[in-house]
Amino acid sequence: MKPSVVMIEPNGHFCDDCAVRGAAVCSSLNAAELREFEHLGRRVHFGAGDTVFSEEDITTSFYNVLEGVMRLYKLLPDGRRQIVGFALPGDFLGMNLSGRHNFSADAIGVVTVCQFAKALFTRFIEDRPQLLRRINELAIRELSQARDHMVLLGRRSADEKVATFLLGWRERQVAIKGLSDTVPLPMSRQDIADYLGLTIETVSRTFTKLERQGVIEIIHGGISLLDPARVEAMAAA
Amino acid sequence: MKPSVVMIEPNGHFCDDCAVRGAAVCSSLNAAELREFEHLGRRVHFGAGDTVFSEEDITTSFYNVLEGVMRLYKLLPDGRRQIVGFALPGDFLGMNLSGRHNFSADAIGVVTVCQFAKALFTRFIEDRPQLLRRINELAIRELSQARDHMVLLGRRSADEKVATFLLGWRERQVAIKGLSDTVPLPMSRQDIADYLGLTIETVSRTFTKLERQGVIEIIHGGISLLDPARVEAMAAA
DNA sequence: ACCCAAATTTGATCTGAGTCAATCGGCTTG
DNA sequence: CAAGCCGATTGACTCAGATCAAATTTGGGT
Repeated sequence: MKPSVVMIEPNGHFCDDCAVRGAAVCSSLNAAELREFEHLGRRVHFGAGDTVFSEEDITTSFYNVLEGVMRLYKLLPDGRRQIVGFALPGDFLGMNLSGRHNFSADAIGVVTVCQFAKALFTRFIEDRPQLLRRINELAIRELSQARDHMVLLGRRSADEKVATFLLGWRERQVAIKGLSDTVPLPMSRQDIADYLGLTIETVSRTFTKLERQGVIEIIHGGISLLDPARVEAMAAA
Repeated sequence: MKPSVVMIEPNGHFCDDCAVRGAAVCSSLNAAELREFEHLGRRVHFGAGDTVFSEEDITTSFYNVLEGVMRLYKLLPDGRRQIVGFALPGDFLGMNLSGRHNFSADAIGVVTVCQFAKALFTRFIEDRPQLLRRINELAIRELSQARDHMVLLGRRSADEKVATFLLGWRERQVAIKGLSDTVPLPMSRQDIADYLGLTIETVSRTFTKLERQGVIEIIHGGISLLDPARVEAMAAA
């Protein structure tokens, strides 16, 4: 694990030009609060493959993803990996009860986060129930996604998993780029496999099978959905 | 699906003798608040197999489990089922963003819940950040459990799944009955299979295998851990 | 453009868990 | 107390996806 190459921007009034201001945790704050809030966080950049935090680390910061994609994962002692989710701009990371992150987070490609010192952030929340309510909403949304993913992991076939993944990923891109049949896949095949509870070979084979069936086209850095309806049919099963 | 056989107790001051008062969502309230709070909820009883709420139902109530065990699950269109968790006394159910429950909940055996009308409860929370904070804690705890379960579903073998389940279930009983090597299993083999992403046959075979190895003993209504250390070794793997 | 390392794809084979099909056992019911 | 039922167990066989092993492609650096 190489050390994180980190760049920290000078602190300042940067919420104004923040891409996720409307979607993120910050959307619950009014102008005055936001002014106070922006002094708590600082933008931090990570390079491809950098680890932002690790499973066993004591939580000292919370993170608001501003840009890029992160993989969130847990490892078994023998090295098996399960990716429990991908974090996109607007996602808020670091909440836990144990005082430790209970999963690890790597940057996939370049990532920018807004990093908050845990203590300061916790104090700031204390008399801002709106912010707490917003955080709670995000947690509940994640919980719902987690349950959906359990169904996928426990009860779906490889074909269904891959089809569901493509549609789900496309859906998440909507917020960022609008609906498109071209689905960019910044993560590796291994990441996809570890997210779906499959091997890299099965993911690869499934992609090629779908391509031969004319349902998708494997393009540089992603997948093009030639027949979205058929992908949906495969996912529903 | 048979109609729920429901008994509603007369409303009144019953928080005093509530078994979960210390553990549940209510633990965040002071005496005065609790007095007010108890008028919001009513105890409701369910019989074995009754459905408390269904996945597609519009959420009109929140539930605090007081007694018994519930299975929480999602169904695929073709009938495949994934149990996403079991609810025990102290668990709080019903939070969601969509306005619908996104999983179904059945009573396993007799269950008592404290049922709250959503609107009243939501209003009550509004100026009680303590309660909101408590609910948020429960959500975060569940999220952590959900991620652990994803690892189990996606990356563990049948043996590991069963061993992990037995230890996890034993652990949850601790809060109720203290640590014991006798693990009561109120749910059916099918429930266990649907929780672990296995078939009933595989669960059954794994139990018998463990019993033949002298690691567990299959007893009426549960399992006795003859060699807990070995079960732990199997679960860690 | 060329080289190397890493990622991906493809092929051949294996196996853990699923499927299909009897029993078995314990509980309820008449 | 026998019959019937339902959940659980057991056995035989199958198969989806894993594993092992090469190619092949891609991409970054010079």
